[in-house]
Amino acid sequence: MDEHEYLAGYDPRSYPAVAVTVDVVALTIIGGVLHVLLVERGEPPFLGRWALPGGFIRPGEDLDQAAARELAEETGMTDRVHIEQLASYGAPDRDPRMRIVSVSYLAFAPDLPDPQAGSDATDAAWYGVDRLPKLAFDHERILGHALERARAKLEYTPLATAFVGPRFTISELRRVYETVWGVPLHAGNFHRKILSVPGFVESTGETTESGGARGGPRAKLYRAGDARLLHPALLRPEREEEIR
Amino acid sequence: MDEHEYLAGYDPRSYPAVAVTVDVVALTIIGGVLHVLLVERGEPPFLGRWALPGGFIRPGEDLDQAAARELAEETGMTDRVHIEQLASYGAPDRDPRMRIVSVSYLAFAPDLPDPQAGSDATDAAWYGVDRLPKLAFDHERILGHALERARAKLEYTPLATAFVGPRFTISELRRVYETVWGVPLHAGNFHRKILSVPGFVESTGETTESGGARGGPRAKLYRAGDARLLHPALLRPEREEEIR
DNA sequence: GACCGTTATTCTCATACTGAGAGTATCTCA
DNA sequence: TGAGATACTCTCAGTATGAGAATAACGGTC
Repeated sequence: MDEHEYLAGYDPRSYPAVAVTVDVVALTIIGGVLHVLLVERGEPPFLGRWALPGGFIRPGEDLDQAAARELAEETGMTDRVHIEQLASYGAPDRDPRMRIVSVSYLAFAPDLPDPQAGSDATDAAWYGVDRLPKLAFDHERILGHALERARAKLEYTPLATAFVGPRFTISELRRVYETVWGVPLHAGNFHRKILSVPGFVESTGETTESGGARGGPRAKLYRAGDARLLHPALLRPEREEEIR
Repeated sequence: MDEHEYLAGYDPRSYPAVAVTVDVVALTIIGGVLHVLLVERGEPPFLGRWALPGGFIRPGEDLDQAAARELAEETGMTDRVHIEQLASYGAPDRDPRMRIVSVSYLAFAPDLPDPQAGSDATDAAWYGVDRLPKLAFDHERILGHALERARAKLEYTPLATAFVGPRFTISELRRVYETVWGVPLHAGNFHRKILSVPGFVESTGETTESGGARGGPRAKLYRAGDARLLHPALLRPEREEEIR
């Protein structure tokens, strides 16, 4: 049977079913540390192991809808959350039960004082990305890709504002960058840069009620501007090792 | 039935099957125009309509493998081709036959003098991206996303070298940028920039055999360097409209 | 209430990068 | 041989960035 005959006789419905899931990498900043939402699996495989929240897509549901639904089921939040598609994973053996293709999503949420309201019998919790448990499936790889994407998007989009409240100070914004990138930034230069990028933030004319906990003057409050892309971009400090 | 019961009783195998396909957006430059590989559909739906090459993933095959296979089936090329995953599309009604989730891939090939060697009974051809026929399914949307991704990747990766041969001149590289971005570039500044980005190109010490067709001195020949990221990046001219 | 340590915000200065325009040399073609 | 085209190099002004520092407003402590 040559290639042509093979193709002509190929009927996907005659093969073992393929299931499609969405997995959501939801990120937030808690106490100055980047956290990711994980759920404890309540059934095999990987029973008891932590995993990214996700599940099968339902009939009539688009991928984006499925991702938003999964996120809402675990966090109860639908508002103020930015969500976008990341990548798809389809290694034949990534799930021992059957062939599963997973579409991953990346979500950013503002600081959440309350953890979450899981809808499932399983537990859900925010984990600091530096103190992760061993994850189920290939979720460590997915998370790694998600973190790199998040770090990159901070450079050229106003995404950082998704991690803070509706009104914020330049310093709060700077701490978002420092937390996600994991590097300290020059406060003065950061301040100059943020205010010079058109549309990134706009002044509310207000200031904080009081100075910082350890002193310092009251800071001006800003809200997110209307820019969708930052120009010029806010580049991370040199990453010589990643260039080659 | 509340949400919990719904989930507990949910078994994806009891739902109509979902099929997963890969669709490849293969780009090349022919005669100074960006072209995309299309195939003419030989069966319904959209019989006779042009579409992106693609097909169902096979058992035991990873997504990347499936994309590479589909591309090879239509072009016969596997070498010198850069291919990467783009995005996934899963609107419930995007294929009238059944629920199909499609993972799109982006491929870049050097200038191909010969069109392609289709393996299928259907026709395949390179189409200039400005003279496209009406496409099947949601392939116009996928192609649009692919073009935007390709334009963006030229900025911060050495991808442009994938469109030219193993040895090339700075001007050839510039024409790649001009073709994909659709804007003329300042030859002098481009030259300075290319040579100043570490690892983008390296000199072969050779020059072209003769000057350009319409005159001009022989140009020095370069090969791709070892950089994976361009730093500083080569930014497109202002795109004011895209910023907000 | 004076003083100290912190933090917000603004400045300075040297260096780097970019866009525009132009100059020089080399080639092809008529 | 001359005209036009192209490769490659330079100059200059405007803009952006990293580093360091100055100024000033606060909270907390003694």
